[in-house]
Parts: sequence; structure tokens; C-alpha cells
Amino acid sequence: MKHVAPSTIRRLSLYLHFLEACALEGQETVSSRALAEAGGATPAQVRKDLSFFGSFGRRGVGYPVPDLAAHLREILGLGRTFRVVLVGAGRLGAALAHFEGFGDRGFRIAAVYDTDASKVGARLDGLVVRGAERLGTDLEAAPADIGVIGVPAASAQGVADALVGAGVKAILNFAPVRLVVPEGISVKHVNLALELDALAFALRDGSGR
Amino acid sequence: MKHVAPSTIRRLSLYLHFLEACALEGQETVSSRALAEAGGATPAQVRKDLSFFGSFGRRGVGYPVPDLAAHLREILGLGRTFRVVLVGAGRLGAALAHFEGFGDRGFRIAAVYDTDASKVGARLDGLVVRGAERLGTDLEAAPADIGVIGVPAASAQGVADALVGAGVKAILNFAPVRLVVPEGISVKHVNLALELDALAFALRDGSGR
DNA sequence: TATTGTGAAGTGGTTCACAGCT
DNA sequence: AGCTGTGAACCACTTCACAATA
Repeated sequence: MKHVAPSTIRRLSLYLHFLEACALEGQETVSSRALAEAGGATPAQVRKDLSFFGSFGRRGVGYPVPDLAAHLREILGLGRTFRVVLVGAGRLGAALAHFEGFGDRGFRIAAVYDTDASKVGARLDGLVVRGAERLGTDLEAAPADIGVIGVPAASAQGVADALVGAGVKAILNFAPVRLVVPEGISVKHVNLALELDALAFALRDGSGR
Repeated sequence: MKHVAPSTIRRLSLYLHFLEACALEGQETVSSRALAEAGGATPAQVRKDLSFFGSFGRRGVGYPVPDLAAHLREILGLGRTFRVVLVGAGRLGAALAHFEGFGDRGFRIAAVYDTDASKVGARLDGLVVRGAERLGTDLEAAPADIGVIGVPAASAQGVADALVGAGVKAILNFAPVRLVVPEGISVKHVNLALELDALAFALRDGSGR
């Protein structure tokens, strides 16, 4: 398959979320206009996005809701469950462990780790926090797909190395540091400081963007 | 000032963070190459980014660390403190309240609100959680610059409306919904579900991106 | 008439390459 | 020699416009 732009993937994900909401309401079809509104795009862009992968709609009618949702899940690779390990059982880890968006969509938190002995053994959303030193052997027995890093900046790179060593191929990083990982490992950063700076910039000259 | 691309702002913010680290080490100058590495860019792009706002470097030498940092703070509008109000005192709110990235850089959390009566009165990082109904009158007395939304998706739009009504011009939203706000209000979304979908896509065919 | 599918045109951000200083 | 500053070339994503179809 040809290269897909990150911005396109982002929109496809938004379309899918919207389609799932439509499906719950029993809606049969949606127009590119409705999808555009949901995805922060234009109708033309929605059609371009979708036509890149196939012809899913019917002219004069729109796109069939359950059908298109299934196609998008397939395209995004959501047709299976993902084993997620969370490293960091502090306040952020607690918030993440309880986040419904994980379980809802096939992302299953398999285990939570922390280096802090005082946190090990505690319960987080039904999971017992395990010592970080077990990560390697645990994942050897049962590999994970995604690692979530919710530890302080200083220890984030070490955690990333451990995750990569344990065979994790995708990382979601909440620590405000740029992680260095080998070729072939996907990393997504969520960096609060960056978002705040962007808002500061928008507020720059009195009125917002 | 002319239009600046969001991707540029993001990089400027990364350059600034790196410069601050360099300053702590007493480094005098940095090259576009070093900045590029820190910002996930190429040296040429660093120079383009910076030259858009002026000539801050010296040919053959590089960029003076403290000087460039000051310029970037000015460009990003970080030359002042920002009053931030946090709505939502749940687990996410707790994690956000303790996040050092706020206080470090002139973003001061002025107050925390929640609609849940059982949370009102509790302490979060030295702040007492206030009832959400007070938000309007509180901000009338002391306006805030930025509102952070850390409530469930269902109540996020209501909170956004309240914030906008109270004069907030910039919003950082952690709820997985697209907020509708009037022209002139800046919104930044942090959407976990989107990041997870992007990672799923990267894992799609066996190996990562 | 309503709406998709898509080649073509347009726009804007990135990379190149080299002139200009130190 | 080393490194910045920048116009020009390049590339990629977006928008347009209209043919195709229900």
C-alpha cells in the first residue's frame, strides 16, 4: 500500500468515531459533508481521503454507515485487540488506567509497572502494579504491542529502551522528552508543554487565533 | 506579522526547550544542526524557521544561546504569566494539577473547578477545588487566559461554553469531542483515542512505521 | 436533483544550493 | 574553513470543478 499522510490517518480516525456514533443512532448513510464536519475537513477532502482506499459510497446517496466503519477499521488496522503495557503508576498512570478510550476500542491494558517500591502491589483499575524489573520477563512470556510511558522525563528514555528490548513496537510517550528509538519502532508524543506554548502563541496579540 | 504554520510553532517550542537546557549547561552558542536534532527537523529548516523572524545567528559561529532563547520567548508570546483555570478534579485533573510543566513556564493554575459536590472542597496541589457554578463570577473578578478541560466527553461542550462566556480566549481540551467555539477562541485538543488509532495503523502490517 | 469519484490546479511547507559573513 | 541567511526548486497535501451515477 502506498504512503498515507499522518493528517489523513488522523481524519480517518475522526470519521470512524463519528460513524460509530451514527451507527448507535441507527443511521443508514452519511454524506461527505457530515463526515467533514466531524473530522474538521471539507467534503471534498473526505471524498479524497476515502477514495484513496476504494469506492465506498453511492453517488447521490452517501456512504453506508456500518459498511464504511468496517472499512475504516480495516484500513486503520483496528481489526484486532492490542495488548498495552503502562509504565508509571503515578497520578498520570492512574488517569490513563481508568481512561475508557482504551478498553472501548480493543486496546487492553495487560499490566501496569512502576519502579517505585511503594507503588508496587497497589491496585489500579483492577490491575496490580508490578515492579518494573519484571517487565522484560513478563513480556517474554506474553508480548505486548504498545507501551505507554507515564513516568518523569528523566527516566523516560530508560523505560523506552526497556520496552523496545522487550519487543514492543509502538510507544505512546507522555514524558516531555524526545525519545530515541531504533528504526521500525513507532513513537507518538503527547507533550503538554508544546500545547501550552501553542496557546500562548495564539494569545500573543490580544485576540485568539 | 504574517501567518506562521502550526508545525513551525511546534518546532520553535522544541528549540526553546533545548536552548533552556543548553543555557543551564552554560553553553554559549548552538548550531542549526544541534537545534535540528532537538526539534526533529533539518538544519536548513531550523534556519528557515528562525530567519522568518529575523537574523539571530552569526555566520560561521552559530546562534547565541541566551539571546535566541529570549527571542523565541518573545515570538511565542511567553514573556508574561498566564492565568490557567482547570475544570475537572478527577484523576486527570489531579495529574494535570501536579504537572510541573505548568508552573515552570509562566502558566499558573489560578483555580480548579468541578461540578461533583463530593470533590468540591478537596485539595489539589495546594488548591481547594471550587464548585463549577462559581466559575462565571470568579473569572469576572479575576479573568483567566487559558481554560483546561479535564471532564468527561458528555460535559465538555458545556464547560467550554462556560469558559468562553467567562472570557477565556484559549482552551486546552482533553475530552474526546470536537468542541464548537466562537471565532477568535483558540482550542487545542489532546485526544488519546486518536493517538492510539495512529499507533494501530503503524502496527498494521507487522512492523512499525 | 443529490452526492460521490477523481484528474487537474492550487497552495503552502520543506529542501536545496549557494551567496555572504566570521 | 565553518556556518548562517535566503531565493528558488521541490514536493505533498488541499481544493476545485465536473463527469458519473442513483
